[in-house]
Amino acid sequence: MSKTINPLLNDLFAHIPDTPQPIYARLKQAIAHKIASGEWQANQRVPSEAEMVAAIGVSRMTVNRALRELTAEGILTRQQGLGTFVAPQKAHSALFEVHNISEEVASRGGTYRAEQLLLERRKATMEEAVNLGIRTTQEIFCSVILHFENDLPIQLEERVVNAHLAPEYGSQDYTKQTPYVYLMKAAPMTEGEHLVEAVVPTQEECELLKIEATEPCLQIKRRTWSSDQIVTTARLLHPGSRFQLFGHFSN
Amino acid sequence: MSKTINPLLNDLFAHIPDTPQPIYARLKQAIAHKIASGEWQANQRVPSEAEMVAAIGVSRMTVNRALRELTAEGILTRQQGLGTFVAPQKAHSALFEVHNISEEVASRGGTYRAEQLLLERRKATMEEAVNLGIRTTQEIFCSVILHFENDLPIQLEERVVNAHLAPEYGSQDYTKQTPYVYLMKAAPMTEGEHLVEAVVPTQEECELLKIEATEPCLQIKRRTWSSDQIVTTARLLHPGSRFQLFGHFSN
DNA sequence: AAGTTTAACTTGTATATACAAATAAGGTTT
DNA sequence: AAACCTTATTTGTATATACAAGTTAAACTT
Repeated sequence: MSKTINPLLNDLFAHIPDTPQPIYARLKQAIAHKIASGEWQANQRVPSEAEMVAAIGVSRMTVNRALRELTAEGILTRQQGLGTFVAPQKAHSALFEVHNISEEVASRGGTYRAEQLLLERRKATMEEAVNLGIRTTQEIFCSVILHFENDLPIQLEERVVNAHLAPEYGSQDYTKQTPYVYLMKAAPMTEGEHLVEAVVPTQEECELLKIEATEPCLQIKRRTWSSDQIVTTARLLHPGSRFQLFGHFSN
Repeated sequence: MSKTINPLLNDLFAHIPDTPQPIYARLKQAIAHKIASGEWQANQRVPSEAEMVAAIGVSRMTVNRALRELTAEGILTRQQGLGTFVAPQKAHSALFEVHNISEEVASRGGTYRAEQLLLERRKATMEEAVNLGIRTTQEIFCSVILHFENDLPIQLEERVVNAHLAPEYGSQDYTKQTPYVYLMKAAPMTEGEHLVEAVVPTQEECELLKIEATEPCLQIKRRTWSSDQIVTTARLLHPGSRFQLFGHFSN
């Protein structure tokens, strides 16, 4: 009188090595393998928790944990009352670590130094106010810093900071500590946006960065939020010959 | 005779709105708030599950779920026998979605088309063999495709493919379907690397991309793995004036 | 025929319990 | 003093149970 098990669950653990590990972890592997091998297609419905319980002989909470974690990882999608489905193929996204430039230089074993070209406090222009999401009556800090690796300019940093959110920004010494470090303390950033472009630098920028007028630059524009308020916008200009962004993705 | 509760847990839910949601979710919010507000510092030990159970009056499994999920999210770290700790500040990393170029154009509402400039099968050169991690005796496919958005060149794609892993690569029509789509079917990529640079295009590339010789390009070099074998290397060249990479990060 | 109710099935959450495994601290023995 | 054992604490896993809530389809009523 045994109920027939769902044929989708045949040989569920066939290709999963029998290493000592929790049941739920093995179940996750087994399901991930079914999907990676194409046996379970995208958007297809997978067996219900109850069916897995019957087929595998574990408790429902264990099955639930495996399915819940796979859902958090984007492998599956679930809908109450309906069932569990193989998630459609994820868009590949690369992770670009956005380092503090001084640490990045140090990690390459280079010597780092910075020159502060400008640091002022004033009312925001219309454009700055729009970018920061504030009024033109509010005050901002404005800084321009040139960063060096082994005495060669590696980054020209123009930054506009909401003075209300980072009131001590103007009294820091940015030849000792990068703005990034101070801002992380003053208003820890919770969100941000990046825009990466290849641009032609102006003549002034070429002179500052000590590059030929023909050399392109990698420009990164950044806006960072701290609890729903824009703290700072930055424009980072890197000589194309001395800088590259590295990214890695998996899954 | 009530045991005194851990003072770290005072006013745990003080700033958490009383919206209808599961207990474990509210607990996660409360803990995340303690950390974000600086009340619980990095690397500091947080109250044990048992202490939270006593202070909040929920079951240990519920506390465990909240702490386990926060650990999976990188907010906490846990060690069996020792306790739970506030994770040190994460490095900020931006997520750059790497789309299929045809979909990207379509999502902007543009019209897409492609021209196939080259498609051949031959033995790998030394450089190609090194990049793909194969021997020079093995065969590769080599393709050059020019992608258009609204009849303007938007990407020049040079690709080298491991012929052993994607044997049908040579018999596809890449004016109908991008290599990305075929490769995803033939050998689903599990990992990859990106290298983003601002470069000066060659004269030939300028002519193909229909840009001035002074215009820089955004170059993306990509290597993608499928189960520990390199499937393909690609060099994607975008006119600087017509392309930008967008990224977002949070936490 | 159309609308309503019911039943069956699904996932979601919460609890109580049990034991395993890692860690640290204290005490005991050698 | 060093090695060993014990104990308490902590997290990790697994189970059984219960009820809530969303979905679908069949059964029923009007």
